[in-house]
Amino acid sequence: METRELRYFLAVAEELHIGRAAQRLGMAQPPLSRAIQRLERRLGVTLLERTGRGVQLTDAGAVLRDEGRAALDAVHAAERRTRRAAPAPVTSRPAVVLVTKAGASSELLAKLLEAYAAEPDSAEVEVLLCGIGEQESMLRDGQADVALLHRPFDSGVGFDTEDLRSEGQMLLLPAGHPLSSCESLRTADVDAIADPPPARWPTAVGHYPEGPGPQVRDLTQLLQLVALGRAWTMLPESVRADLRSDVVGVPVVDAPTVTTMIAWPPQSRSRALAALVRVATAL
Amino acid sequence: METRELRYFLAVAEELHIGRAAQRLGMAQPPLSRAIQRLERRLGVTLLERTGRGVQLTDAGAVLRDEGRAALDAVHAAERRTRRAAPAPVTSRPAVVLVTKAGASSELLAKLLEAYAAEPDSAEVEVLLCGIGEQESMLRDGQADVALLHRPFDSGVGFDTEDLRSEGQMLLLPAGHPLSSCESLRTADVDAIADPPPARWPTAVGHYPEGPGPQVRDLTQLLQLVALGRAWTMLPESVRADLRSDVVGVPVVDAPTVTTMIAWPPQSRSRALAALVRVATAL
DNA sequence: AGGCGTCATACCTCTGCGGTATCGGGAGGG
DNA sequence: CCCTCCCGATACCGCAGAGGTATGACGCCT
Repeated sequence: METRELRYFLAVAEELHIGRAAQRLGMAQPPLSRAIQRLERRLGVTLLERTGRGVQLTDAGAVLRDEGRAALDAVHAAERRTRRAAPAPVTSRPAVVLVTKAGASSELLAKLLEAYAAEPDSAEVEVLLCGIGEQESMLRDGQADVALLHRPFDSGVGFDTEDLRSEGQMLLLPAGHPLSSCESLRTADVDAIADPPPARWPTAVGHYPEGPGPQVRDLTQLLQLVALGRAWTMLPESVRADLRSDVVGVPVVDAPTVTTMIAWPPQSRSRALAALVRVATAL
Repeated sequence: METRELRYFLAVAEELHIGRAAQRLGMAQPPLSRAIQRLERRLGVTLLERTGRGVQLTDAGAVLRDEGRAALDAVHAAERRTRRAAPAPVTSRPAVVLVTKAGASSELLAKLLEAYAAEPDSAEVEVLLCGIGEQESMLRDGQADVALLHRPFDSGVGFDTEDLRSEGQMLLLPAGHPLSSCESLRTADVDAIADPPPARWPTAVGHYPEGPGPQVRDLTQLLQLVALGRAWTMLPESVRADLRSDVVGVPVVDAPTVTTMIAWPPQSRSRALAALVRVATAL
């Protein structure tokens, strides 16, 4: 199975429509139809059910969508990391790319970078800030070499991880909300909030959970919506440092603990990465 | 990057000789030379240093060897698991392939299979027995869906795992060896053994550690060598059930505990696999 | 019944992959 | 010091296969 075939199939599996998938791939529809047929013939497996309106995945097709996505990410990762390993033209090149949610763990991140830079043979670290829930896919497809994740929001499944620190959560409300004057709250109080709805953010697979409340994909959006009185949310206590004056945080004493962890792909062997992890765990 | 290019490069990276790699790939040498050059040009990275005698890997080449191996395994896994997900011609088809070291955890394995078969909607489980240290690669490249691993011999890194049980280790000696009459031993006693040397088995990356002592790759070889007085070894206590009469086991009270765990690729979502894991943890 | 939307088929072109023959350069032996 | 061997690179050729256009087949909705 060639990566081209995999790319084609994944486009079809996502669009569930051969014509649109072809458009997305920048090619005509007939060659794509044939490519999928060839793939099915070679695998000896029917991947699609052709209906009058687009196509549906068979069970085998769903397996190939999931496994194939992981495989294609692995190929992209190999490609990106190989390119990055090329000897650079003298000037500093990032030896490690670290990704984390924009706005999360900013104090921890600053300490980590500072401590690592103080190491005798430290390399350049490029910091990539992404939206909520995007770190794991960036790690998988090689856009990054190491990530800061936050359990239970991110799973860390499929990577090597080390826990760095744990913290409680606090409820973020617009200034002036009835609960904003409390010293602390319990989850029962939070569940009882009627008026602004909770904000929703994407899960690891990229979908938004069902429910009322606005969809957000980064901290800025989130804080602005809270400030506008359109949403509430719960976040780790360390965001306190980044709060705007029109947003109030109240500790929720019995909310699940959030653990910040450092994660990297298991086959990674680079010296720079190992040193970064060692510094992180020693913080 | 196409999987063909990756396959070609990996052959060269392993042989460090383009002619031999071409032979192994069943093709002529010139097209392989060109394919590697094309790959280097497309990546914009030098992968090989051409010397008079064969080739050497550059740093970037070594990265591509490691990352590419993982990526190619992932593609093979996608292919195999998709084939296996095909609707079968009526008769029972294995829905799950389980791999474990031949001879290890045989009692646990029997209980697991029995308990799973008793489940209401259990599927066919094919059991694959492999040599020492081969389970993880079979899981990675899709020859198996789930494995029984033994920490600390196997790492389980890169997979989801659940611990099943822990046990101590015992020293295996030929009947008649001076230590064979002891009730129990300590690791210091084991380290002091002069005469037969310890057997060596492959590590996760497929190489044998340095040292004296015969190399083995399965339990039968191992027990036969012990019986012949050519080697000693330490194994989990559950092998006691499989010992031949000419091999004696003596518990080593302070040896590291061995944990049997069940492991599966993180993106697996099959119902049958989930049920198998649930049964295993409930044992 | 007719039109539309969607995937499959027919047929053509051309890229690019693999094969054979040969060149070039470095290492080792006489 | 030169000759020879070994190994990778280059030149050139033929063909499989990937993609494009035009068109067919089929189900669905009006």
